[in-house]
Amino acid sequence: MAHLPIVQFEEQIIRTVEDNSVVVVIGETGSGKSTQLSQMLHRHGYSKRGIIGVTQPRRVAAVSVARRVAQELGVKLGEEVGYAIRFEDRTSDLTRIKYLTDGVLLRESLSDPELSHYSVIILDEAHERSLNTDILLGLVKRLTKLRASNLKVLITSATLDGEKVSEFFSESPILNVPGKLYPVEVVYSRERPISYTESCLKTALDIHRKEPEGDVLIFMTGQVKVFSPAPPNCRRFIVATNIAETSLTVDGVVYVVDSGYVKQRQYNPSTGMYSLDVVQISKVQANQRAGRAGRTRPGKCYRLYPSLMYQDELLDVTVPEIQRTSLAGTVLYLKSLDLPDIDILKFDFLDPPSAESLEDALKQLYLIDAIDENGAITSIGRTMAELPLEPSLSRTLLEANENGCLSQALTVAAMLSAETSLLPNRSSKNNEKKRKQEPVELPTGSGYGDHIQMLQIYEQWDRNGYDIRWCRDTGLQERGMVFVKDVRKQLSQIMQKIAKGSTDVRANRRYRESEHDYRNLRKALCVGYANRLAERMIQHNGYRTIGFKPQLIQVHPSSVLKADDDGMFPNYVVYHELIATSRPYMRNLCTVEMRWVSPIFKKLENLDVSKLSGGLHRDVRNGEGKSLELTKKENVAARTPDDHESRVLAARERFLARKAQK
DNA sequence: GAGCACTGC
Repeated sequence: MAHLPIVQFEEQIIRTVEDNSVVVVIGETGSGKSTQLSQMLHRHGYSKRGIIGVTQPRRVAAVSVARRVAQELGVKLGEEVGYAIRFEDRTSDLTRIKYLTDGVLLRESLSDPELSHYSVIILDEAHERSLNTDILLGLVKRLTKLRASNLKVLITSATLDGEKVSEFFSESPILNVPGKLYPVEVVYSRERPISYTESCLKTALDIHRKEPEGDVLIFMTGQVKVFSPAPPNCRRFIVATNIAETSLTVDGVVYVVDSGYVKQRQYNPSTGMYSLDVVQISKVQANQRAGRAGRTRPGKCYRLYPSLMYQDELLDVTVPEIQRTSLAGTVLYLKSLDLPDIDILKFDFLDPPSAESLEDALKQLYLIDAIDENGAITSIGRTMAELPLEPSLSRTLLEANENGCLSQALTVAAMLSAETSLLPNRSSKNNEKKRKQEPVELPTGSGYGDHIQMLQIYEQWDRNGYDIRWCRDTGLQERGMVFVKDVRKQLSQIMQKIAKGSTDVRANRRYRESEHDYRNLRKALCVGYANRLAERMIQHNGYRTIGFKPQLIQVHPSSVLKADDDGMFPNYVVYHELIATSRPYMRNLCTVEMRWVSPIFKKLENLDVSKLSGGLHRDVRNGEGKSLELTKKENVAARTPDDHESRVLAARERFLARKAQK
């Protein structure tokens, strides 16, 4: 502890915190900021009138840092020092220092909007700009005014964006704390490489031939096929994605090879489509990567791009997640806080998302009844916000509860919440060769699509007593399935607490209908996914999204949904997401019936985005309502041809086209 | 008939 650089700044830090409600701390890797700031404030009495809360973007970090601080203070974890992450709250009445994920703090603020339990809030790793951190930055800024007398806020960030954060908090002071990294020599390429894989391999081999011992960490954008040069003196080569920038620390790394690129998922609010793009990293990321070479001794970082590119082309800071993701959940959350002085389109973000993105979110929320036509949150929306799910799934749960199929919907929602793909990739020939015995057959959704398949899979696991061996035999991801079980349990508990009427949440509850057509569940999904509906084209198996700007899309080949005997897909489906890879696809879909869809068309006709924002009157007063006016007109134009009769006609045509094919 | 970086409630 004493050897940490931050310790010698204790007095200065405390003095600055005394005099200011917000302090920005620039601390490089190894400065000890995550473990020491909370202890310093604790020593100086800041934990007497409230808890010192420290947020982390990742769960493992929250746990491991809490553990270390408890150890340093010589207390039992969960008493004076504790942590709270999803599924696990290790705090008690004694807790004075609390580490938590920023997601958990956001949840807490739902029931305690002023976060009154806390005397200090430290937002750690703010430079990573996770969605939750960004929302917290806005909320906390508001709190510093509301609770000016009894709340201290510390934001820790990286060198390159400290100024910006300070400006956001009305020029709050910036403290610099040096890190404890060894010097890292940065070597640039003379030119841009033609092939990054080749250039990586060449650089790695060069290091191996010319440099003294030490492991090599190589940052690429994805899986690399073959990369194991037989090492005579045993040097490790670790090929990693950006996971090694933050989540994963590899000891013994002395050399870093940085491709300069990262694969990033982005959301396009005008099409509702996600894409995975290989993009240039930011300077913050480049420095983070380089820093991985200097953890144990002086190291070297080989950047596979020219220094001019670093200076001129790389953005200073990573594009914040809030500008790359669908904001339906975020907007619903903010609406549910009922902040009187807040118009969603004007919420004080460090980097505001585009008006288009916020409007997209409002439209989505309107279609699933979370907000009314004036943009006010509904009682349904309020209940939805309690659930740690994306709004479509929250809405599905509430509807399913009305339909008497909550148990099934809980399972589907939990399955869809699982991080990575749970299902084995059966089609690949490699897998078949590797597997010794034939895998147990999985259910296929009875022709209703992927949601139903997920339900059937989980039910089968349930019938097998949640045996982990069953997952192994079927090729399902074991850890993923356990996660699903945890999520399902959490959702069940929340539903029992908040939902009206009877809620039967037992996973093994058998419905007679489940043997047949899953009608009630699919109906509930249709209501929840009213904003993700697609209609098949008349002559072929392509689909068109129904909404504001129709997109032409295909069923993703991984879908369990198969064409019928006539070679055709169903007329209407709801989808979980749109993803543009080699083509625009919809992934994870469920068949629905036309008569369930009709109310959605009606809602689309009544929609007026300018009213939804709930802030137009104010905008007019301030003379700033331009972007809203534009989108309003464009939406009206896009939806006029979608009346009920023409849909019935189209459905009939599809039927006839199908007959003709026979 | 494709192919998926990484978090989190």
